[in-house]
Amino acid sequence: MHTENADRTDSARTRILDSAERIFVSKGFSGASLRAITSDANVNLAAAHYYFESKQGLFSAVFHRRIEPINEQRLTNLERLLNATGKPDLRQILAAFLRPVLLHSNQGTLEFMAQLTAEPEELIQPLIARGFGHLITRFTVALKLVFPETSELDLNIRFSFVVGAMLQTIFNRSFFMGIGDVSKEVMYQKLLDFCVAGFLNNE
Amino acid sequence: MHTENADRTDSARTRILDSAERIFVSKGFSGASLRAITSDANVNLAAAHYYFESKQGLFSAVFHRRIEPINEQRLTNLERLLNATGKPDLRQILAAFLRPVLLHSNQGTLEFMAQLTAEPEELIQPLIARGFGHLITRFTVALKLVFPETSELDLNIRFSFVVGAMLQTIFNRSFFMGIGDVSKEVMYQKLLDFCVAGFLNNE
DNA sequence: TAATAACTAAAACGAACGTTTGATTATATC
DNA sequence: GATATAATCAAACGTTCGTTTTAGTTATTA
Repeated sequence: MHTENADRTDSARTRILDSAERIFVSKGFSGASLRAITSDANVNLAAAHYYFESKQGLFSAVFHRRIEPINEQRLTNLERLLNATGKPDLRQILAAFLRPVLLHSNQGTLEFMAQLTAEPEELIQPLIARGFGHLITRFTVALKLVFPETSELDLNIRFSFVVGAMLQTIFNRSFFMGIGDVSKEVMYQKLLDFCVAGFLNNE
Repeated sequence: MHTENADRTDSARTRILDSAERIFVSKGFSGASLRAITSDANVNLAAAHYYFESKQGLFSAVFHRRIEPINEQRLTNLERLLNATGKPDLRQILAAFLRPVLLHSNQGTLEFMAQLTAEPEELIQPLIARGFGHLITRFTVALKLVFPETSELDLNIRFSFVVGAMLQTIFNRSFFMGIGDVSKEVMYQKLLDFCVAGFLNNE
């Protein structure tokens, strides 16, 4: 059974998820083969289908394992913020959004999030809608409290810049060779400074 | 020969490039098949190898056709700027970088640039190094003129935020459904405002 | 007109892909 | 210990992939 005797099963299942995550990140969905994944995980090729039914199902499982805890953390941060203070602070809101990713996520999660944005629309669209829709709505509402006179469209646009700068920080690929030996904390602070200042620009 | 009788050849070559660009964008390098590309371009499968030798060669050709004109434009903008004024303005520098992409590029170019960042490292690294290395160096030097007291590392980090926000603007995928019917000019202005303010943050 | 280059067409190559099947081993329950 | 179920395995399915080959057609040049 699946709930009992969890040791061997879960370790095989988990190994598949771990390998899939790493190979999806480095090769993309199309470029990652189930043979490479299962071979890396030291399980039989058929095990991938046994546990996840299909390659898409495996990708979806990798997605939810990583994204859901982060977004729950983000929402928890935001709730605490809104309950504690009357009018929330912009920096605190952006920190609630950025902190779980930049400071409390392991490297695999970060790279997977960045890779996500590059997958074909038909693959990620349903995942994004399910995994991020509620989150974006809640943060937009919170931002509206800080900028009551600013249109929601405007807030969404600026928020998308924040997301872009965050993803670039996560990605940190070939463009900028110079960056690399900077600590997570420093990058987080610089990103937060940049986004807060950018968000406030012409208020 | 290749230089003469250019009509039929160039149109076939160009049609392959056009189809390849669109399919690379929507499916990624691995997900795009030469059969889908050549079929879409109404040429024989072998024509792709005849003109570009390999799938990688085709991808490289698509890359250079789109990226080089943009980066030449960026450098021209920057040169004009540095020759005209003594101490350049931050907004002007960032505009020199962002304007060719946001305002003077067609949709295909934008989507291809965004897709680029998501391809496997081994595929794009040599292309990026050849196509962007010089550009980044020149802009970093220019930024150093504006912020002589700021470390190059710091400037590179903030510049990477700019690139991230720009790419997110180009991408504009599933995250933010609300954005979409905003004109290029408006998005460009908002992005520039955001980046200038973010860049200045704690100076 | 003959020769050469540019290009197209169709077929096939071996390799790799996602997926399925059927048998086998391990584990738990009675 | 027998039985049922979960887990794993090797092997094969049909399909698609990038690439090559071979033959044929069209256009240019001499």
